Amino acid sequence: MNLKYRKEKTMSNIRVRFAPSPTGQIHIGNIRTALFNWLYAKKEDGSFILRIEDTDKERSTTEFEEIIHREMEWLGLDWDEGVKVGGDYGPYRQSERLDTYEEYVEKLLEEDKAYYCYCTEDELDEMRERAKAQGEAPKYNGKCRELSISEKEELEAAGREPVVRFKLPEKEETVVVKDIIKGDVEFSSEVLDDFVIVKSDGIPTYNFAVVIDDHLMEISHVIRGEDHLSNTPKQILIYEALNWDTPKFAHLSMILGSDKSKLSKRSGEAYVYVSQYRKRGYLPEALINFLSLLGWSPENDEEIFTIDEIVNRFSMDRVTKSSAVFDVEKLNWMNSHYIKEADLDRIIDLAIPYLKDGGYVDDELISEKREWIAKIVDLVRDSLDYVAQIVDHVDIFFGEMEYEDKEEVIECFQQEDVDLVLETLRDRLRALEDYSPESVLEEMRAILKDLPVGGRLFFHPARYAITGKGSGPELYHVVSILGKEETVKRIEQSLDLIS
RNA sequence: GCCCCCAUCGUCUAGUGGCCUAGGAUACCAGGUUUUCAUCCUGGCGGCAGGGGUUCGAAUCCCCUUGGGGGUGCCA
Repeated sequence: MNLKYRKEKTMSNIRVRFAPSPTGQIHIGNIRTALFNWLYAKKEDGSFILRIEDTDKERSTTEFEEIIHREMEWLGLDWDEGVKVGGDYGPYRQSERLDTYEEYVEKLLEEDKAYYCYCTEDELDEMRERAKAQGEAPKYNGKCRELSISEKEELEAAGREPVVRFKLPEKEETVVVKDIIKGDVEFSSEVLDDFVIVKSDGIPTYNFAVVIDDHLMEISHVIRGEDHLSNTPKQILIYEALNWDTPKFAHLSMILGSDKSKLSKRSGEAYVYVSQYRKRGYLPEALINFLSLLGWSPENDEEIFTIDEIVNRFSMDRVTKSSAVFDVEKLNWMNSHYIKEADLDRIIDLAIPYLKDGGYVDDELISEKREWIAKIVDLVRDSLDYVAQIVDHVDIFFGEMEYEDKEEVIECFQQEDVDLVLETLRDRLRALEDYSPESVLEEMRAILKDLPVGGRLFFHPARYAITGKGSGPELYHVVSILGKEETVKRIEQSLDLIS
């Protein structure tokens, strides 16, 4: 007998889901919703489910679904159930659940809670236009509500493919969304109309499928963007029509672009897709940390957290009601912090593709001089907002030295005693054996002491002479990395400018 | 148009009637870390949208106005 004892996760009955539609690149707003769902599930020992809402046949693609998986995995947002990993409540792709939806559509049809509508798009447009012209709400007028059998047959014979509409309650009723974040939000059924629940191609609409799935998957908390709040009463009406209890709702405020509109390609942000941040060399933990603070705050003033710390501190009642502008400047600060803290090898691996693209290194150099490259990366990582920026900081280590501004360099060199400074520097560095950073620093300080100049007339010319630039990383580190031969060669090259 | 949500420094936020002459972070500015850029440290600038109430007392509660956002699809 082989009894295996394995540690069972003690799951609560909290079940949340992230339900993106694969109709485009996953962006910051979506992933923030995913994150908050994930955080809540982790905090409450619940289950996090990934469901793909691909009922828009026109725009959904498997490529976009792959991108969703990829970016979530990159960020470490793993899911307990859903596409790819399976689970007891599958399938987790709506396009594979059509039979299930049909069952409930039939039920509503039979109970006269839904009906076929044969109106064409043109008729609908006209209807809306007319309503608007008369200053009325552009609602469906219920034209097909009471079609006779013969009328239906006639329309079908004419080739009309019907949609199914949900029949609103006859008498006005107040639908209350009990929202964890927003509080009780009331809607009058008057402002709704008989909305479509099944499209003419036989595929259910979002508002219908989401109800069926959330119920059947036993979702306990629907945590989603505020853009869904106005649609929630429709969904609640469906829950009621089916005699189901509603899950708890939590509508997260929007993330806005710098122009204060919903974050999108058009809202003024250079980058709105998760992949763009990954590709520029943002660290997942930085993005997670930053996003977690968009709409949520811990009880104290801390801001830098590991993911576990965020989970421990996370709580729904510390989620804000108001929307938040995505401030890439603060993300940069946070990301640069994580770049400094990260394991060097990790940053090197991230940096290599950019260094290759920039033409600085190739596979041969990487395998032969990884240690040398490591020193460079370690030295310049402090000045990076994101790893892609590294190419702007490493040119001083590769190839021929180039003067950023030759005139300025010459002007600097022509100051009194600078020729002496450079000559002395060249001679002493040529004589120096130990090129470790410590040794170089010690020697440079010694040289400065022996010369009749102050620091400003020493380090600045020296930097120009060795790197061709007026600013850069700590000079003694640069010299150490460059090595004796290259350093001396460069100083001589610079000396030629004033001889 | 109609419905809904929101409203504290430029930005992210703390704040749930007195502890607030409003705290932190970022950004920005200045000084320091005896060279520059960056890092780091210290300091500074900067805000309760407006108007009415309620109350002994309001950033906090209520109303109105204004502003912003979202929804109003056979998109999700």
